[in-house]
Amino acid sequence: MEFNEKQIQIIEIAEKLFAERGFDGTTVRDIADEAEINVAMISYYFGSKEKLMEALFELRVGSVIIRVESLIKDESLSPIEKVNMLIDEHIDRVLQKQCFHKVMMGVLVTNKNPAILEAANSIKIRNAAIITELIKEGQKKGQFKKKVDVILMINTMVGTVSQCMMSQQYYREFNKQQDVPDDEFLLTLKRRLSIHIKTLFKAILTNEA
Amino acid sequence: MEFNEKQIQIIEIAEKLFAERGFDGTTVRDIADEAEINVAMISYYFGSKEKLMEALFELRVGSVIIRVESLIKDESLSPIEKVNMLIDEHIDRVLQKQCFHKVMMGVLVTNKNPAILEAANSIKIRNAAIITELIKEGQKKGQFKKKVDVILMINTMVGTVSQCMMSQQYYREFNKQQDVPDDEFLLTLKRRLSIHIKTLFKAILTNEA
DNA sequence: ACAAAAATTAAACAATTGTTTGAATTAAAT
DNA sequence: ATTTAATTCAAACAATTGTTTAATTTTTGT
Repeated sequence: MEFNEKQIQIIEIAEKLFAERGFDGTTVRDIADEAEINVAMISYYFGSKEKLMEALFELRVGSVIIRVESLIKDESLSPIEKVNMLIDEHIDRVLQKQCFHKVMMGVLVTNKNPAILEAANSIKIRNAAIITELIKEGQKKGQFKKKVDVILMINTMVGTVSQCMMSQQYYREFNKQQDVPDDEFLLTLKRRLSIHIKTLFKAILTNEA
Repeated sequence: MEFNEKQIQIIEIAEKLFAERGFDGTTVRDIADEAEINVAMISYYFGSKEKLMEALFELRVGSVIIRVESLIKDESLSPIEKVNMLIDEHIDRVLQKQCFHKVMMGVLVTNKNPAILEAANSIKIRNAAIITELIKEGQKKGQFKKKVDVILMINTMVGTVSQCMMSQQYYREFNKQQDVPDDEFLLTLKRRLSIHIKTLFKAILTNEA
């Protein structure tokens, strides 16, 4: 489905509120007030609150896949370089769309709407498949260890990034960076997170004594 | 506060439902039905749905701290041994009380009730303080690297375990362990998680070329 | 300028929400 | 056995929920 400006505006405000208060904690009137529209417009444009949630996923999920697909096929990159790029890709994706990922976390714990749960899970499965492929490639080339638990690795990447996103205020205070501007702090966080996870992955993947 | 049997039964059923459906997604009638009590009993025993949630945290949070405190002071253990024990401690705690940790995750994303948010955060901060202490000890003894981002480390531990808990069904299918009994699979998961995170921590903490 | 379509609105809808009531039942105390 | 307190219950409560209605305004196409 294609969304017009007004619809996207509503979706993005709903996204923000769903992230802050959860799906059930957000009323259609909350959304209408924040978006400065009439309550009926939500049913008018989306059919229902539930369908509005589905529209949010439709809007956000589409853009994910393409960039990653082409990455794998690139022959000029070594397996570890690809893995590293995938890590940065993931960090960027989550930290650029923090609200959406909070919403997605909420969906993954409270498994209510099967259609949305399916959408959220498909992202996860695709991720797993891609990384698995990548690691096999590295193993064939003798650059990676033979025994690697891919799922645990992915869980570490996803979990670490999620955890950092959720507790970034705390991280900021701990590092005494309250005075630096938001976007600058975000860059610092990304950079450190990137190095951190790459170090972890290297330790798991690479052959050493 | 002290809870009697009936209260604990209600709390634990509420815990399960809050974990599955979220706080706002669970009605007091859902809880009453599942617990086979009258709806009014919830107000009677706890005052309100909100207070029931607070009671859940009161019941669960209390037991956490003591065991860890004594661990740090133990002179017979090396820093890395202590860190490893802390990792196992955390894995056990989360996987033994999965529902509660799902509830806590929900609280941490949708920051509504300040009292509960405070309770959840205090656990995190205490954790951070303890591990920081431990690492400083290891650094003094020359066993750990000088530059270590403790918060990122903790986020990796907490995030990885949370992620594993949330997606354990998927992990089970991926490893074709659907036929093994629940508790046996849980043991396998714990063991692998333990090794996994310890490996990660070792890579971050230990000095190498 | 006019007619058709789309967008917007206030009001109403029935259903569900958390909570309270006041009577009935059970348990404990004297 | 009688009184008192604690527990349980069905029913009612007002407030809030998502959704629909029907009228009105705005936009679009001709």
